[in-house]
Amino acid sequence: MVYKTGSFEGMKSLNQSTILNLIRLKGPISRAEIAKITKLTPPTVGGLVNELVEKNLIIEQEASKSNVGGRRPIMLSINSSAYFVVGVYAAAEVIRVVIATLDGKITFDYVQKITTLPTKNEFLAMVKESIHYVLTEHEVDKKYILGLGVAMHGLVNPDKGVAIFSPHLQLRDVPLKDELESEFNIPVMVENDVRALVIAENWFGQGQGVSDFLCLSVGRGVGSGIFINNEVYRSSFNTAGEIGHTIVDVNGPVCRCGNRGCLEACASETSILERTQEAIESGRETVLADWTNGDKSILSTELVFKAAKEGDQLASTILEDTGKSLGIATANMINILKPSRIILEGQIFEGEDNLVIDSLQQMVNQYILTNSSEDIKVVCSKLGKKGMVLGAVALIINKVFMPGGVN
Amino acid sequence: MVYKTGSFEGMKSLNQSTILNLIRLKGPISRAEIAKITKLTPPTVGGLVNELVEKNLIIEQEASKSNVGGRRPIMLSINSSAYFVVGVYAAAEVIRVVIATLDGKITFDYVQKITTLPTKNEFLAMVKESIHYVLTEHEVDKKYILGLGVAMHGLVNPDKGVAIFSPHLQLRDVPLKDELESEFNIPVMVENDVRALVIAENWFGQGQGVSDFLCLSVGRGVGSGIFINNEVYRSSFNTAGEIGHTIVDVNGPVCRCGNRGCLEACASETSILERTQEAIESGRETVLADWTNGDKSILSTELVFKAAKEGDQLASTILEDTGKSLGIATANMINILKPSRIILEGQIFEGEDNLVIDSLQQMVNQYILTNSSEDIKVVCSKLGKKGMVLGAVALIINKVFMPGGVN
DNA sequence: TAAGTTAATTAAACAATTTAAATAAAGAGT
DNA sequence: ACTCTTTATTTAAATTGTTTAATTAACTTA
Repeated sequence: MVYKTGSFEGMKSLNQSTILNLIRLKGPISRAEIAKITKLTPPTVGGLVNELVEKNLIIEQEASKSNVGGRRPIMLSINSSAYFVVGVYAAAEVIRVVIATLDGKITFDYVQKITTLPTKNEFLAMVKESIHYVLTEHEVDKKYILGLGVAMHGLVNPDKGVAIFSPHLQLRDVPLKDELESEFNIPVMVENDVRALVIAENWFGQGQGVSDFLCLSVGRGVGSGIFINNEVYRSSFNTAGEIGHTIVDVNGPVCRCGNRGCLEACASETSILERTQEAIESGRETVLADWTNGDKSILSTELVFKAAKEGDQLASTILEDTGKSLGIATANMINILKPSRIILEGQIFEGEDNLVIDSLQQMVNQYILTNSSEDIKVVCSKLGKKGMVLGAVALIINKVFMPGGVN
Repeated sequence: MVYKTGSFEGMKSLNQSTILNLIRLKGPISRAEIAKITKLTPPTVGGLVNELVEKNLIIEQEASKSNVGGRRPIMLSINSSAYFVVGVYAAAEVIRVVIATLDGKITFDYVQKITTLPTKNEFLAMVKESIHYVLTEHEVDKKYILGLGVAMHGLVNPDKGVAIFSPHLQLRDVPLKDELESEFNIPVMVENDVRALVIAENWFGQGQGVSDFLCLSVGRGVGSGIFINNEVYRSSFNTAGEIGHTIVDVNGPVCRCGNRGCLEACASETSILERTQEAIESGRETVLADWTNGDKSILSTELVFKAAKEGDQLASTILEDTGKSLGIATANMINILKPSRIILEGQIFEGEDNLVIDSLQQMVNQYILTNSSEDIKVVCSKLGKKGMVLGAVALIINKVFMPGGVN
């Protein structure tokens, strides 16, 4: 156990990061205003701000005009484009590398496809190669790169920076942090993809200014990320958020984990496709039978959505059932954690008049126990496909804005 | 939003509380050892320790004998009995007031029964009267009382110290903190009973040294308390932990909240009694029919347990079903939060070879998704009936040991 | 009894804050 | 244009609580 102690350095770091965050959230803002809000004294604020200006992290703007009287304040803002961050998303089929500024704007974007299952070393080589490519193309002096964030699916140990187990790539114990730090000499942080997404939502998405929210991520599987008390919750095992294996129907279908009625078995993209295929094969009437015409490789969730849009009864039922399952699990999670927002992420939540979202929302409304003062909103992520890689970026930015992040 | 800043006072408070906690956890311990562990310098430790000695919060013990050589260290320990804390538990049927020392030892214990539903003012008067009685009987100078903690069932706002809604007493907006502070001139903290229990488990019970654990509390209803990242989680609505209304069986019995299959409808004491009574009335064979002989007021959970012990099939089934429901809900909560411990509290978890616990444990084993390194234990609370009132006590003690708690 | 060790305290230096005062730069009134 | 008032920022000195370095205390061992 580490015992947290206070020192002059710590006190200064804390104050400086508080000021930096205040400028980010309320900027442009003057030194005097910062002093008023933080209750730090003007000389303290002045000194710390001047250091930040010297580091080029903030810029002094033209004095704002015409106050009631008195000297005009010098307005301060974050100098977003002075530094850069590298974000890497290692998914099942692609490696995506981006360069972004401190406000999360992506200035360079590169996607590399993974075609065959790589060995650990092949995978590391691919990642390094992609990053090298991006760094060469973008031409930034390394001293302006504040860090390199990696978002990776599967089980990750962020303290050690190791991808413990990645089911889709079938890799174990990939020491990403060590490998990439020695290769690029830039600070590296590694995190699970859904948890990285949570940080991205908090910085750039639907989780801005929200102290407690959940991300429900549906793809091949179903996962969730937990943001409470203004930070990501991991648990001591780094495995928190396994909503995919909570039970929504004790007598439901068998899941790949062996149990019956897991959410993932009722509501993943995989489950949607399996249930659809099964129905087609059992001869149920549906336009999807004609569309796929016996070739199940054509079947996709998009197609199921399209069928439902055109009034296909089977497709509608499958999507509604999916939404119901997700809704029950989400309601359970809401009742336990009482966050103020749920953010839905994944292809199946895209598009207008979405049957899955509608029945999910309906179940949540029905099953959560609230009193009048509780306002819990279900919304869709707006980060789209860039969510995870923005999470990798946010990982570093988050660190920069924490106490000690700019020393 | 409050912006957290560092100051000299804050730095000192932090170091002093770190030292105080270290003495509590590792004491008897010397100044030199504290300096080594905390990485604070000997003069810093010396100064802060001497202040604590002056305040009588810690005591210097006889120097421990014979080291390898060199001056013998002066051992420091918490002076538990120098100060006192008042704990109040306001339940459905009783008000319990205790006085305890800093190590959680109860030195005076008083229980007042609530016989009729009181009005808000009557309730406040009863509480005040009970506390007055205890303070008079115990004869402690008020300056040695560090605070007064109140654990109350229902919805509580701990920031304002108001009991927003107490279903069993049918009271709303009881301003306990304001009323008791002006009556006794002692700092008052108010908290929900289950969350107070969580703090008690962390200080004196099965949650000692555990950073993430859950308390599952079963009585008339079913509730849970969440301890994560080394603190109680409340959510911004102060209503986190409503496991009682998570769904364990979509087609289950109707709950008082209106939905079907809530845990509380399947597994509270009330539910056990209702299901038993129903079975008796429908003429099922059971010794309970003879024992109660038509008088359902005699029926109790103890009786159901006794029947099961004697081999009664109905009683066994009811208890096992109860355990199964609790197990499914607990497994769901575990999968979401991945705590390292679950603490069971309530009368139905007492006694050896407990059928409820056995089937709960079995369900948890079956349904939680773990990898080899995850060790999640289900244990029973050992605090017994004193759990909640110890929580009220722990509320204050917890504050005393936090930075700024001893200024 | 001297030498070596470890613990605790004292003295001086230092870092970063606060208070108090000074300076800078505007607008308003005359 | 000049002074007065007001507000923002900076400078100077005081203060707090830390750290480093040196000192004193108290014990064990040879």
